[in-house]
Amino acid sequence: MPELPEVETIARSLRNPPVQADFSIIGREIQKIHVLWERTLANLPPYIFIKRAQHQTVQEVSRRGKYLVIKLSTDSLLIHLRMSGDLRTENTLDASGTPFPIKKHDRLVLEFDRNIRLAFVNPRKFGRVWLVSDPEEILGSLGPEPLDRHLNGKKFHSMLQRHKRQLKPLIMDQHFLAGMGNIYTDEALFLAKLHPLTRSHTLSEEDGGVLLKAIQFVLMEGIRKNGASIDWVYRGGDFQNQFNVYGRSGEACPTCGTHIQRLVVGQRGTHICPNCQRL
DNA sequence: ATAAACGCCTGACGGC
DNA sequence: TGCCGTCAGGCGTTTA
Repeated sequence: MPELPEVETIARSLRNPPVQADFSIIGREIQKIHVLWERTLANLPPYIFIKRAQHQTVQEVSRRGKYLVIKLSTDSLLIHLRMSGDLRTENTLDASGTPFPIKKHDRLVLEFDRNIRLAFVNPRKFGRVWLVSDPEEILGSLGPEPLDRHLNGKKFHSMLQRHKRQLKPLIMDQHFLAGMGNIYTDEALFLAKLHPLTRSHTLSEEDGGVLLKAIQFVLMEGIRKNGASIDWVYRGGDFQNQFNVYGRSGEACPTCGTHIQRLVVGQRGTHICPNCQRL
């Protein structure tokens, strides 16, 4: 489920959980770790991961690109949800002291003090978790944050000028720009009236600025709506109701009424209005 | 340098 | 009901 707005929503909910449940993991100590799918751990064998993470305390939770960053006492936990990942916070034990059962798609479970548990849910097993002393060894090669105030139209245009690539795969390249995925890219290109196969270096400075604004707009709207909820991986977001083109092939373009078209770009399903977005 | 093909996984859905 | 193909919010590696 995760693009930037969904990961941001998760990061915020971890920082600010519903008060009545007292599910905050901030300041909590990791006491026990269950590794249900070994390959979830991207950089360490389970016994090292467990030994190193155990007894560390959560300092803060943030996001970089599509990574969730959980700063611990000495190390950092980096979580990437990939296609189907999610997190679930719950109590470890019920009122009678019986552990709540681990669920079918739980791949990694961290148990904290005060009866709090964080489960990494990941049906398709693509998601990964890193435990590193320096997050930059993983995050260092990411492109800029699209919502960074310092990123402006002029800079974005010069970034585009440095490549001669198809616009959509370039925007989704995390080394170019961090956080864009399939949905928000289709939506941003629609708002900018740009065809996904446009060569990046052919954009005018004006179009570069328009594209950045469109990217920032869809991301901010996505965050405002708590992300998008589609498929069986539900997150409680609302942005799926704002889609202009994604998943709407055959329907009328909201701008001009032309039938929305589905094509494949960079091996990904892509949705455009063939009238508004010309090559 | 750029892009396509493929692998990694499970599940939902539609057609027959 | 079951079987089959297709599709899915991602990304790394290999090949052309």
